[in-house]
Amino acid sequence: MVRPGGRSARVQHAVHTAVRELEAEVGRDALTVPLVAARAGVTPSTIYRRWRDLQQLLSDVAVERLRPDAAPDDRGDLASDLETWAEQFLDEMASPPGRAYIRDALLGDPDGGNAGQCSAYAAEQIGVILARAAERGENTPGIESVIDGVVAPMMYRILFRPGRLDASYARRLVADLLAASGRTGG
Amino acid sequence: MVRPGGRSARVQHAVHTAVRELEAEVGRDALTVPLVAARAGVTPSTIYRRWRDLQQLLSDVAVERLRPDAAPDDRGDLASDLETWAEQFLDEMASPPGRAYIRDALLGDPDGGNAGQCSAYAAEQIGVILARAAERGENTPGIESVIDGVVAPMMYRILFRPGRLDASYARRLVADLLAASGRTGG
DNA sequence: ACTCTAAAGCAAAGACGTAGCTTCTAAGTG
DNA sequence: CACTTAGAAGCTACGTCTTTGCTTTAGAGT
Repeated sequence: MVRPGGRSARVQHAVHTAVRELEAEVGRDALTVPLVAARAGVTPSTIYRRWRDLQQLLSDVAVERLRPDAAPDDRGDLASDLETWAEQFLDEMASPPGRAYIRDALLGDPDGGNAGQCSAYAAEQIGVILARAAERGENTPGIESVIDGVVAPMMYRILFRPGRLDASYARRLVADLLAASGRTGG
Repeated sequence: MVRPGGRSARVQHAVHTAVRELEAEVGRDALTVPLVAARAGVTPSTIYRRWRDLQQLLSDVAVERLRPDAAPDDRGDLASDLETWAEQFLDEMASPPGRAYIRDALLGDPDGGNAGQCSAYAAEQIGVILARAAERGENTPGIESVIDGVVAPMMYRILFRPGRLDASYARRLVADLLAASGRTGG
């Protein structure tokens, strides 16, 4: 049973904090479970029991870092909002640390939902943008269309084709998507 | 210096074979470097030196397994060819073993090119399909469009949203892509 | 306040990863 | 065809990490 507010929560917080601190201090590759445990003031076996191994722990921490910290910018119209968001998203995710977090998130238990959480964060942000546009009376595509047409291609390049990315790619994807949904009335 | 045909090649082959055999026998999670080394008849230090760690080795083996073993089916027209290929691709990649191989391939050295190799395999197959269509005089989209419009969305779902996939998704993506490229003369 | 149980601490044994040095083997050379 | 040479594999010892059984703690429910 998870006991929020109790010792478990304190330990989890201490461990996550230790990971973030040590990641910055000694670098990701030098992280080990015993090192994190020492910094967090817990015994290694506690970490092994709760997270199974270092990968799971890093995956959990990575998901936290990929959580958006604010609602997307509101620039007054759908095209600008989506473009701005996509550019920022690409910029963050394609950076070396961003890519490291994505990889870590994917590495966790495949059915543990960490990767799904990342996708949910993006979908949520897009949902906000689309809802605002709909309130303004704009013709909006569905969330799924935006994921398929903008998020997925960017992620694919980040993961499988590093070095083939720049901000104009994000703009082009958004433009193509809006052109298509404009025609079909998506 | 790599010496093809020499001892190095024999060792590499023995190690890869050992990984595949043991993967089937004891399961992926029970694989360890010493175990693989014993089966391959080499010492663990050989593996550590050549592959650095188990992840790199698994990544190499995974890429081999993701290599297409034949040219894509020729059904006589672009739409059918793409649809058939996309369905097969999704089917293979979304299966539990397929997903495991993709994850392993992504896990290798980020700049080592294993992930890029996977993408190149897909691009090559698509290139064959498009070239055949062009020879027939059909109006074809570019390879990049197919990757962005079909491969990327499928991969995104496989990695980030397991459980939201079926063959109709592949068909829909292909249909949408061809409709769009038909309009623009892709 | 008391009970009960999930979670953390502890400690020891075993497995894994690393590194220096030695040996082997095949490619290049005369 | 023998010889040289350098890259790769073998060997070994050491240190670190991981696992596991048992004990202790602390907080949730009554």
